[in-house]
Amino acid sequence: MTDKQADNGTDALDENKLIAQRREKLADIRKQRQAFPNDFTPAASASEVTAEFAEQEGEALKELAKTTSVAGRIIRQRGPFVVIQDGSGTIQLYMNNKSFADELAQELKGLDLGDIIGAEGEIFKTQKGELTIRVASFRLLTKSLRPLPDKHKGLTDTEMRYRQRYVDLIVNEDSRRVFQLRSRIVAFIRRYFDQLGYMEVETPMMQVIPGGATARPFVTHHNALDQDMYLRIAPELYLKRLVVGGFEKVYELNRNFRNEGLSTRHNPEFTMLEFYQAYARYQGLMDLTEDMFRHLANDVVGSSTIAYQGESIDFGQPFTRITVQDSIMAYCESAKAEHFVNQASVLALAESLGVDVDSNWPKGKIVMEIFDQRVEDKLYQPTFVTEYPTEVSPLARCNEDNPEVTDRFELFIAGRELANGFSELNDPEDQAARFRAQVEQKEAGDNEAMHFDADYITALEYGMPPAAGEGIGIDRLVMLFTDTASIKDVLLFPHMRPQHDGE
RNA sequence: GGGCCGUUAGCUCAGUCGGUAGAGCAGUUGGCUUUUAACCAAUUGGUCGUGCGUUCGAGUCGCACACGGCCCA
Repeated sequence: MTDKQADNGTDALDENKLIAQRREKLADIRKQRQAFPNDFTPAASASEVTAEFAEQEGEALKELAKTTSVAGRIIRQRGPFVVIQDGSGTIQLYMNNKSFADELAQELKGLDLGDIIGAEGEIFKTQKGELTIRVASFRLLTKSLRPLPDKHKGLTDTEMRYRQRYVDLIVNEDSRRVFQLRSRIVAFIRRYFDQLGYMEVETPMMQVIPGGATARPFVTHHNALDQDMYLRIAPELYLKRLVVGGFEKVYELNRNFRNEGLSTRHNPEFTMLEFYQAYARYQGLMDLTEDMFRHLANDVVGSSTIAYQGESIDFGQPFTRITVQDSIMAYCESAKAEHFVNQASVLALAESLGVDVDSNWPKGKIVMEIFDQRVEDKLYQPTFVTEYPTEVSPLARCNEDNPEVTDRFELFIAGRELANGFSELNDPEDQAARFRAQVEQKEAGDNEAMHFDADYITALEYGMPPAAGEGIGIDRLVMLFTDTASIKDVLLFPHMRPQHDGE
């Protein structure tokens, strides 16, 4: 909060004339009565009134002479017609000051766009056939001190839409639609996993050893313990401790934090679903994921085909399944199987493709760099990519036929990674060795490499049943189903740099 | 981190060659009162993102900075 904003109310000279005028109106109201009454309860919502009476003929409504009451924010005014908006939609009111007693007529005159009122009256249809409430009486419930944005164009400034989301939500229906859809998507996912017998759990967001992913964490400090703690980068290691503990199907749908740059696809805090199932393998999770996306599309969009940024994405067809190596060969003509035999041959391939890599990197890391730069953004239709190099998958189980790769997959849609899952590594000695390799990388300067989590190894030593687990990025998933281009469009309050006051 | 674009009234936007800052909406006053971006008349409103510079003179030109958007890493 800037000093300028904090001073509001004490230094009216600082404000513009429009706000000052409204403040004066509020001051007058305060002299007469409780300015912020909370004892008005509407009998119906806008959508309830519409649903019940919109189909009725004007004559029939006249005979019914049905009276109701509603409450909402004034968003438009055309002569005696006032449109209010509540949580369900809008409804038109007819408020003719010539039909009011002097007191109400004065009150009506003082109303501004943005004010929240409660009104009561008879339901009728205008000559143009619009369902309307002929207001017999009304009360100002909340005075709005700040003018709303342009009534035609709304609030279009992207920065202001993100910074003052409340204004965006008042005036932009599209924005409301996105967040309503987001809520439905999250509810669907919880329902989907609940029905499959999964248990929703909550594991620590503040961790002493941040694990479960390769990313830089945020650091915070616990005063009483005088100890640094980290905001979690993933819940993975705690969820698998629960599988050790005997909860065989668990999921967590909540926030993670990664200390990296901001972009149209990255926000420092983001929402992820992670789920783990004992006695499952990664192939089963691919089937589950495919089924969930298909049902999600049908439930949320009403079709197995959705439109995203001008392209069509089809969840009705079986998803393509391809290995990392095959996908590189499919999208890079010059790539042949013999390029994948050792580090030197892969390095040569990367250089021939113009992919920028470090010649000291291990084979698997180079392979993934080629994939990231030459394949990922071309995977538009839903595609599972499998057989990820072991070096870049320190928590995944090795493939039994080829230990260089793991039993892991990622799902790509619209050129973006949406999900990441694998058969879990439940061999405590292998896991300890993988952690040690990560620690070496960390000591060599890779600040995204993992810590050694001794307690997690202890848990595995008690025995984790064979299991498979997966993470799905919920923000990206919501972007897909709401056809939005930036992660900020699906976050109610995306992170923004503070504004300076220029003082 | 780099490149490009943007920042002018509460909102949405114009602003020519460097020469007194404009419109629509909103607001205010009055009229009208079954309208549909309601209408009619009158009218208020500006630290041109911030700072420095060039110039007789800067919204406009230059430099730096801030914030945002898009693209790239």
